[in-house]
Amino acid sequence: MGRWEPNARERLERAALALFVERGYDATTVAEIADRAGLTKSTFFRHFADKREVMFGGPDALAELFSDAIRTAPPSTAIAGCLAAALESVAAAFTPDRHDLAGQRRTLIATSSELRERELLKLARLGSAMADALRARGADDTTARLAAEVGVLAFSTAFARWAAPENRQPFIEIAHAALRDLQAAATALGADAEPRS
Amino acid sequence: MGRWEPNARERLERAALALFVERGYDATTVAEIADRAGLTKSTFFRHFADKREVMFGGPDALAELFSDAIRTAPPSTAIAGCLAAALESVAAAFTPDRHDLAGQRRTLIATSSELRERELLKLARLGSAMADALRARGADDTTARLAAEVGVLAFSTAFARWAAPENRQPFIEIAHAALRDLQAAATALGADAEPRS
DNA sequence: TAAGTGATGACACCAGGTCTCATCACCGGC
DNA sequence: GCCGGTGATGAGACCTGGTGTCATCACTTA
Repeated sequence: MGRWEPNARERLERAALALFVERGYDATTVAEIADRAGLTKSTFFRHFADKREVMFGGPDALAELFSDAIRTAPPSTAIAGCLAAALESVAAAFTPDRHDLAGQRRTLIATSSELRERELLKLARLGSAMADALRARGADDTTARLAAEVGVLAFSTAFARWAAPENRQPFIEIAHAALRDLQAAATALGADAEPRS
Repeated sequence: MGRWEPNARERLERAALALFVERGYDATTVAEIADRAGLTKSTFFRHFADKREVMFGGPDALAELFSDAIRTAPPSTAIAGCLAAALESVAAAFTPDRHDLAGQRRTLIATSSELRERELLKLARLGSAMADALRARGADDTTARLAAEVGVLAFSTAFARWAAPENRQPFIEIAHAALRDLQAAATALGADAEPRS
């Protein structure tokens, strides 16, 4: 892995994930990651804004996929249908061959509050993008925000279940089930009477 | 403000807020904050785990208030009623005299993605605490998570509206209205038919 | 062969954050 | 009134994340 080999970014991502799994996120130095990739600290920060970002290279595109799916859904589609369409649009990214990788990534994020923070920021951006897309379809503010939150919740729980080691079900099915459950829960919560006590 | 004056923590919080407002979060150094408070960098980090945390001293107690309120609600109370009780339990913290301070804090957080990340982490912990409390009351997992998310959403939008400069309404009213709107939106979302297209 | 371009390395630098040790005020016992 | 203990602080070394600058190298095109 010499200095001028291609795929510097990928090499850095792989080296980072490996080292994080070996020694933990905090105990791993950016210089060490760069070393293992045959590069230097300077180059690392040319490819990633900060140390956390090396774990979130892909999912940045998710927000676009989500909002595009919502925007291009047929006008007659109800809001829940938009959410389903959004989930379907990203399902292609979760193929069985990426399953193990996703699992490692998930357990790592769970161990570091620094990584957890970054994940929450990404999910919040995802939610904002969805809410914007829903408002663009004419949904009122409150509905758009709630629906976006439900969409994010459906996505993250579906992803967690899909990435679990023992899981063999395809992402799309898990996601639909999660969304369906949430919709039912929303009905129950909405129908909930005001406290009478 | 000599070395042995009391209230070091408060002095640091005040100095930090003032400097952040003057120069912005990024342009302010921890050493400068400590200087203005008549203390040193060492002491700052003895009171706050990191630079962000100086902005989140109070709200850490919110999670406890929320889950306590949910746990101690009468058993007959419906889930929406639990959320309302939780919001009521923290309303005492948002008195008119803290209004301006909260506004400054809010605009600051909006300007720094570092602070936004931390806020999201706090809100996520709040949501987890609420979900735990709801599960302890017998709610199933999906319902608990959704309801907690709705509770967090109600709280954060209510807080944003309450902290707006032109607002004069008490927090509790705004919070109830936000929760009511969200409940209505949940009904609509739940009733949403499956996509037929 | 020579100039230009883009990615990289080397290095200096700053700020956040940790750690250790000395110092000072205060408190209680004698 | 002196003395030792305790707790908060100051001082400063140190590491790492992150930024900026400049030189270097490979590859391309004329």
